[in-house]
Amino acid sequence: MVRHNGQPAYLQIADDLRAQIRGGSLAPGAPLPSTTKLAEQYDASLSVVKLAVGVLRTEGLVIGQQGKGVFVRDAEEPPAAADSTSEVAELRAAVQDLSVRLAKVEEQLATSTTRRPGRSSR
Amino acid sequence: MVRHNGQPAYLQIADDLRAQIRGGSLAPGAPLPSTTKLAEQYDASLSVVKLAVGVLRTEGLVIGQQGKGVFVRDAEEPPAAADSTSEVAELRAAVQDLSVRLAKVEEQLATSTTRRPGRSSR
DNA sequence: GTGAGCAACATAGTTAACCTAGTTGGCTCG
DNA sequence: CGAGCCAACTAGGTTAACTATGTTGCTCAC
Repeated sequence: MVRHNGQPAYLQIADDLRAQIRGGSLAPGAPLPSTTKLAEQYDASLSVVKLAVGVLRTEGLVIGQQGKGVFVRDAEEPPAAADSTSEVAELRAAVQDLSVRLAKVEEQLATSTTRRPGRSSR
Repeated sequence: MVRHNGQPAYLQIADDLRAQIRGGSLAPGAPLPSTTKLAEQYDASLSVVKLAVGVLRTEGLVIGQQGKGVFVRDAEEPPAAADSTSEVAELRAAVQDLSVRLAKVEEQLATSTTRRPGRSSR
């Protein structure tokens, strides 16, 4: 990996992939090249590619599915707010809502561990 | 590293450290134990500790300073609203937490939801 | 006493290897 | 023809080793 700036390789790769996602070159739902391919493509070791993908994964930009691939996440919507006070209120409401929804999902996920979640009849 | 849940070790450590930061056990500006210490403390290899710290680093919760240590980031970034800085910081923390949890759930969900009607090429 | 040099320790980055686990498609055998 | 096994490919996790680089404190010579 050629370092055209001072950044480490895995951040450069993460940056490039992020740019491709933002730029639409990698559409939501589309799979990234496999780690092997990316390693060849960027002329880097597998480790740095895995590190780069890990960064994007913790950022929530992509979702890795074991055995299948890494896919660009569908609903990645950065909310654009401007005002301060209203921003706080809005964020608080959003957080509250997300908390409730998340808790619900987590509960369902926890309770469905025993059965096969092939299709949650609904 | 004892896995008390299905999570990988480096995420458990990251989680624990995150909780300590949130809980005030690790105050802003305070240094984390060195990676060696953490490795002993959690009975894990250096690699997983570095991975865990890396996660917190990409999350922006801590700032690593080469040669010195890893420090809990000061919550003095948001100069947007002077009246509700603490609120903003709190919200930001909550959002960060939610993001991580959501990503986790989504990954699990995506793994068991490969029920996309449309893969006829098989 | 002061400064240079050095040793110890710290994070950071990189690589390589090995293992686990899930998915998929082809192939074989009944 | 169908069921089931299997091989190949996928991501993910873990470990270990090495290098680079920065900080700090100590020692020692002057």
